[in-house]
Amino acid sequence: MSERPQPITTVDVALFTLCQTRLSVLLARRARDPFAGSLALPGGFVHVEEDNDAAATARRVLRDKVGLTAPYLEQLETFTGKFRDPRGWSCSIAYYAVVPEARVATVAGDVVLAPVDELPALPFDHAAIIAKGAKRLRGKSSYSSLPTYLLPETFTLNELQMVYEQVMGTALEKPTFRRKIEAQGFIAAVPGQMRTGSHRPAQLYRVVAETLREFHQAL
Amino acid sequence: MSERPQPITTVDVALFTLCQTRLSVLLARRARDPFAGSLALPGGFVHVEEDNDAAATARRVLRDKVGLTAPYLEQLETFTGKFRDPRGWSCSIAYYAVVPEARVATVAGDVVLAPVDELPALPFDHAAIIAKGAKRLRGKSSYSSLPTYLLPETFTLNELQMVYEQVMGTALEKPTFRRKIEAQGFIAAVPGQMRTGSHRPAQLYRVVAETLREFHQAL
DNA sequence: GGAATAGTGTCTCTCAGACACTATGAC
DNA sequence: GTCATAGTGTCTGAGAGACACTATTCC
Repeated sequence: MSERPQPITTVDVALFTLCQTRLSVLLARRARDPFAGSLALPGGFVHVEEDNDAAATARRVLRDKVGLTAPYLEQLETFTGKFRDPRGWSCSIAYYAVVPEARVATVAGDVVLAPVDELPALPFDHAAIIAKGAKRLRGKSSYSSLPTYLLPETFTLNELQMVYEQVMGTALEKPTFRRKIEAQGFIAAVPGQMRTGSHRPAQLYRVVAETLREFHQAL
Repeated sequence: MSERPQPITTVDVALFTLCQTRLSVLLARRARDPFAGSLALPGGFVHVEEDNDAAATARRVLRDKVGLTAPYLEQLETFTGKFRDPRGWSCSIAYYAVVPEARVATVAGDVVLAPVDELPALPFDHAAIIAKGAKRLRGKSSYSSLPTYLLPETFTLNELQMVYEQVMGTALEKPTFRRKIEAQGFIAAVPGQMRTGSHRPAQLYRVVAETLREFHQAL
């Protein structure tokens, strides 16, 4: 093997959730230099003994630094460059995660949820990573069941529609939305279940597809 | 900076072209161990002094090992793991390129074009990289102008349709195809130009969009 | 009954799919 | 004229968008 100097390799995770119906990303305060004390995406070095691959590193980072496991985790893109890190030529394998709000509420530690279109100044190219993650999430939402990962176990059709609208940033017609969701067939009514309210209760649904479902046609 | 052992970082490039109307990928014979003498995707280490980012590494690999520049080059995914490389925990930032057949014909050196669904045995996880690249190319083709990068400067509408059909693997209706392509507006007729044949000559077209055009609706 | 949210019926207009047609060249 | 490929006109059926309607609960 060559003795060529190697880049620094890290894994960063952009964790998305809906915080009061706004698409938000989790930021954690950095414990170490560079940029110790700043808010940034949670991340860390690969532990070559412990982690079988970079996805394992991402899961470990989420577990150790934020204390949660994400129901959806996908590699986003790898951000590289000579100047993106003051320590030298670096390579950040970025992942993005999608979790329901309730699960983030249990998180301890020095973290904040920042709306993706109202971010504070961030170190490295973390703003670009978040922008790319939000773009991927928005794009993929229009033709997949990805937004269901933002919802709890059971939900109403109106809640589902609201999540799609929030993520995609467009209003949807209720009858059209229901027709298309029904045609996809990835959710099923929880029989007899209703939710209380001061008005007519809504049928509850849950996701039946075991994995992300991609649609043939956009919503 | 921590003294933690770092992964090996390389860049691999899957270069796609149409070889006699079949979607094919370029393989080069490896000069060095591991797997010296085997056919594999062209790749190499990041040169931290020379390359500003991983895309620059990919362009340098194509230039130095295959002798061409690709009109379309995009990061595909990063393949990582403890066991994918006999040298240890490694990280391959994979790119894919799309080039017209004519440009590959000029390539010197020990390279072959292998149809993507008839690959020889390949070292590392290069078969997985190619499969992922072909999947991305096929998926993206259905809603973008990506297949035009497989064509020369000017082409007929029938050639364009054939390329879409080859890449996507489905037959398309001629009037529907022409209507949709026209609606996208990313190609324009080259005025007066025709191509010879023993029958009615066809209008020649060229791409007018400066970059990849994504469609709102699939073809 | 009234208010508020849940859920459905239906009309229209667009457009993809399908097929048949016309156009233009070589011979 | 024939043959072969280039390119167009048009019908139909499916479905998205739009809007209005009915349904069910609490008060």
